[in-house]
Amino acid sequence: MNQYTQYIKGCNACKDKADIFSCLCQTELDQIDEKRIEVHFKAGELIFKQGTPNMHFLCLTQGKVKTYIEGYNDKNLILSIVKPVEYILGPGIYADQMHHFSAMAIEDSVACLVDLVTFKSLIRNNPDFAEDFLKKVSLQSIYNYELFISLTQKQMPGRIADVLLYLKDKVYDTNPFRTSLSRQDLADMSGMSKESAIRILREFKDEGIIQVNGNDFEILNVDHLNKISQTG
Amino acid sequence: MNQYTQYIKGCNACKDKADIFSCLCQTELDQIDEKRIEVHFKAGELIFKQGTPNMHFLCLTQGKVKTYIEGYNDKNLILSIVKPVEYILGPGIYADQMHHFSAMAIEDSVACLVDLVTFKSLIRNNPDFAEDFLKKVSLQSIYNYELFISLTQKQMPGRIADVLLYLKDKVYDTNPFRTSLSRQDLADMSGMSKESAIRILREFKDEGIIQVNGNDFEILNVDHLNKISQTG
DNA sequence: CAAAGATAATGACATATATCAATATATCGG
DNA sequence: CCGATATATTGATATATGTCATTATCTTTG
Repeated sequence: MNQYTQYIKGCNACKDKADIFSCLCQTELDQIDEKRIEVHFKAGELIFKQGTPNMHFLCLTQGKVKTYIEGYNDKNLILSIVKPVEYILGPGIYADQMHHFSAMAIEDSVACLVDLVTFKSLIRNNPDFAEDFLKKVSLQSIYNYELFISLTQKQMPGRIADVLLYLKDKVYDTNPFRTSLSRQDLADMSGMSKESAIRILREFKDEGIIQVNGNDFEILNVDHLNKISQTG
Repeated sequence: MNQYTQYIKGCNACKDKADIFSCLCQTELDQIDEKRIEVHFKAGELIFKQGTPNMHFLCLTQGKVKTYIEGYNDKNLILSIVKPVEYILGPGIYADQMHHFSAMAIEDSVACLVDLVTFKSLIRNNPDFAEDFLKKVSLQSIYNYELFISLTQKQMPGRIADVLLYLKDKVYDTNPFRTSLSRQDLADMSGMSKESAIRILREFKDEGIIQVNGNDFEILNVDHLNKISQTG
């Protein structure tokens, strides 16, 4: 689907591709459609920054986006890689109206922005949508708990294994996959220095668990990688 | 307030002490009141366990509870210390109906259990309550992000500082405070071994930042502790 | 009150991981 | 196509943190 058809069909195009709008009726979709602003981001461009006011909810329709917390000493922690069609909204919406993490396009991306007044009124008036939203938030929360365990209780090989399995299963959905994430990004996903990330990748390569060539990855032994993830 | 008045007044007693029920009308409160089961837990008793079905929402009316993820090698990560009147409910409610963390009383505690059908119907029928709940969930989520940064980007002194400040500001609300948490618990809150936690506490004591005597803590130099928290 | 068990504290040591410095490789603008 | 710049890789070294063993202290209970 090219940009033109995307423009023509608006939210209905996304409704077909995503579950997040499935419980909205046509009137409600039209309501969003009317308000939405479509924005194109180039790879590497910041979409929103931690600490700035959060005035819109954002729906990613093309490309890929990393969300990350900016910590101390210029170190980031990547929370998730978002792919279309999925919305990106932080906890600030119902708390302090601020962004608590940053979002950056890692590929050329297209996102739709809708003001929060519209979003919140949908939540208030459509209990099914509210429940669906709560489900999304909950799944995100469950994933965060897994991330907690991975980051705090596993050693580096286990954490890199988790990142590779996440990319295979949740982001690219294919086994040989090419990523636009840098080694620094992989390090920021696993809470270690980029040098350490590189070293572990090399070890996995030497042991025949994965094949790496620049940004092309192939997991040769999924079972072994799962075991490394399990044993920490 | 003793147990007897607690029993007599039911949910209305809690309404006065907690913000979480403030947007429920009397009919709705009565609805909960009718369904609720009051349970007493002794210190050290498990309230619910990670991996078991999540069939109720739980409201803590007396005592203190730790929620924690059970990770690998019998290592736990404490997520929060809950005090009354606050509910304890996990993301499983709107996802897979399972508990994703465990809850244990760290003091003698009293909790009310209400089936999720009742809870969910309140969320569906009262948008104010839904928004309030979303706000609670959001604040929890924001705290989790801070926890991520503390646990993954700070060294041990910074993490122990965060734990001490958390106990002072969020749990006990007093400066000299006595805790029922063991050293192992403090270690599980800061993602380190209990030996390391003990060592850092001793360093803080030697430097005159805190006074420790068994389970009695006093933060003598809050500014310094804040600085340690900041610099990692 | 004494014995037993749990919890806390301390020291010696092993090791996982970060840091720093040097080199290699890829990427991009002219 | 080439120099410039960013990214990736590798090795040597420093350091933060965990593990293990030992002793001390507190708590419980008969």
